[in-house]
Amino acid sequence: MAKEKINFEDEQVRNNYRHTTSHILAQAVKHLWPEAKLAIGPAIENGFYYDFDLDHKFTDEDLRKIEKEMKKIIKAGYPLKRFELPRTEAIKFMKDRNEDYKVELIADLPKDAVISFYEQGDFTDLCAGPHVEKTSNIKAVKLMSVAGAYWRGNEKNKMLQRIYGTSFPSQEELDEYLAKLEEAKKRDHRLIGKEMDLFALYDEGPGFPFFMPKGMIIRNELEKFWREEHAKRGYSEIKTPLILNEELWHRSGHWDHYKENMYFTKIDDGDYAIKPMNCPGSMLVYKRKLYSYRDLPVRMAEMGQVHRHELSGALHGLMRVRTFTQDDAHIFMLPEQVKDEIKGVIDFIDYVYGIFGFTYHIELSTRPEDSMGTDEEWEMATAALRESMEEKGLPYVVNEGDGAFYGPKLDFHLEDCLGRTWQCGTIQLDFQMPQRFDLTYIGSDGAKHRPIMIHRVIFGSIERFIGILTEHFAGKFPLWLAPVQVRLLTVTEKFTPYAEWVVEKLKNAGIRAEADLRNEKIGYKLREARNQRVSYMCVIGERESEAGTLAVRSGKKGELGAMSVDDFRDMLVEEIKTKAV
RNA sequence: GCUGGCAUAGCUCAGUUGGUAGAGCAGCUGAUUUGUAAUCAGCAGGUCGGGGGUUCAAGUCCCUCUGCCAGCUCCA
Repeated sequence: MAKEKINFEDEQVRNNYRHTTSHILAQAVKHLWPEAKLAIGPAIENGFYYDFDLDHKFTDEDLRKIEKEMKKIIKAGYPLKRFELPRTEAIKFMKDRNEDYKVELIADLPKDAVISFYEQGDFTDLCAGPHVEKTSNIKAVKLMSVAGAYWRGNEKNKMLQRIYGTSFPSQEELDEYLAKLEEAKKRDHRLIGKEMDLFALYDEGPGFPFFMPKGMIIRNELEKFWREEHAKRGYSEIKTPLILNEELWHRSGHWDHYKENMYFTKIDDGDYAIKPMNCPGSMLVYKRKLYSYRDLPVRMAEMGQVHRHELSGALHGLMRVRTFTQDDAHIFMLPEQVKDEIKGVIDFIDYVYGIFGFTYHIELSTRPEDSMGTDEEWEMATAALRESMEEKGLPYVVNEGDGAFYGPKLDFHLEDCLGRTWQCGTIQLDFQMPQRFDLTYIGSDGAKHRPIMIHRVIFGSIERFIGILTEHFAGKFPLWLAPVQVRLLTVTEKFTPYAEWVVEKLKNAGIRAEADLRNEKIGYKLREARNQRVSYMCVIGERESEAGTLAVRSGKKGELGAMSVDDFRDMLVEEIKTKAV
């Protein structure tokens, strides 16, 4: 029989393959712990999982044991046989096996659903399929981890044990995948952030990051870039307070829809809240003045620090924190300006992400259950976002019910080195705030009209964006962001005067340069500079000081040889100016 | 918040069946003046995350709180 090579690039093929592996996992667990109850076991992004209800807690050794059992099942080469049962028989089938979760699943299937099962050896699972032909088609398996997961993803339900695993058509491909995970671990921004001394989290403030001097350099450079680009695009910048009275949050709707995530405080006898979002502040700024239709659109940007009470278990380095700075903006406009403004923001976001070489995808999130406003308003707002995307010919996926409580949104998701996606940019269309705050402008007819508003961010959160940049570049930031752009390394103390002269010259050109003048060997200084991801390391010894040159080494490109100080300076100035990646 | 795991020097980690702590790096001091990933020596550094308990005796066992890690839920 001729072996058919499977096309693992095909998502459907890959999912079937891993879905079958998840059945093998379930079978193995049932062999070892017959009392385990099965929940669900789908294929996912990079593998598969299966949820079990079992009193025994799986350990890492158990995973190895289960893997062994899986290999036996694979070796046995059981064919996967499909059969169907009518609903009552299907329920009886699973009831007889004490599979309560399966019974619940069957009971919830739509009336006209075909109820199918797959059988492999002594194991049968409720499953729509399809699957590979026989268990021996699975070539390389690895169980990754065990974690808790709620039945049906609802935190009110029982927590089950979820075993994550992955499988590949060959051991080589599996090893390659595992190596990639190892590499990704090395890029973890929490690790690099510590090594480079960019930021720190203390027990005294869980989820409240501290920025160290080197992290502040990156942050300030990003903000500088952000301000320049906003000025070019007709935004003005404001700053609104962190604490505002409670009444404001009732007016904005946050009290009714966001209270759980807010922090509160008291001043004298008054009740105040710490802002979780910047919009109410912007509303007050808009209201301060009477606008003509000729003034619109009004684009108000704000680097706004917000505080949100996130669940302790959700905190993660800079990616998920309890205080962060949104590069926010609120755009107030006429109805006929909506689509152009949305398109303008889409172009702006695309430009900014392009600077860093990021790939991203866009999601359209529609009305959530907990929301305010009429169906018509939501309909109009959603259509405006959708049409803007379609007119630009951009692809997007729809995220039903995931919008903000005040309006639908377009979310921009960046991909990091682990293949995880992070929501960064967002464009939210809001008919609600302008109503609640009674915002108006005077139209050409001399009457008051209601402006429409967009909330939008590009970085999303400066903190998260820095986290993503750190992993994206593995700490080797583009020169314009690098905390230390140049370090001069002297071979002996004899060359200190020359090094100091060069540092001055580079500093005068706006380059972040420093000199390591310590009485250490060159290998030691170099090693330290590399570990700190210094962009350019220049060795200065007899040859260089005599010729007035530098022996240049780039952290990214390696050895560049001898260069004159002026050439080196000009090269760096150009690299900084163009924001080369 | 939930499930599971973890918490020892600034950092990375050792610490056997309970007998009151150890290494490397970093730091400081001295020697060395050195050419592309760690020069040598000495010194100093910890009420073993906090609190409570068991015990003659707790870094080791139990309870509890806090924080961290993985995942769930949630989200910029």
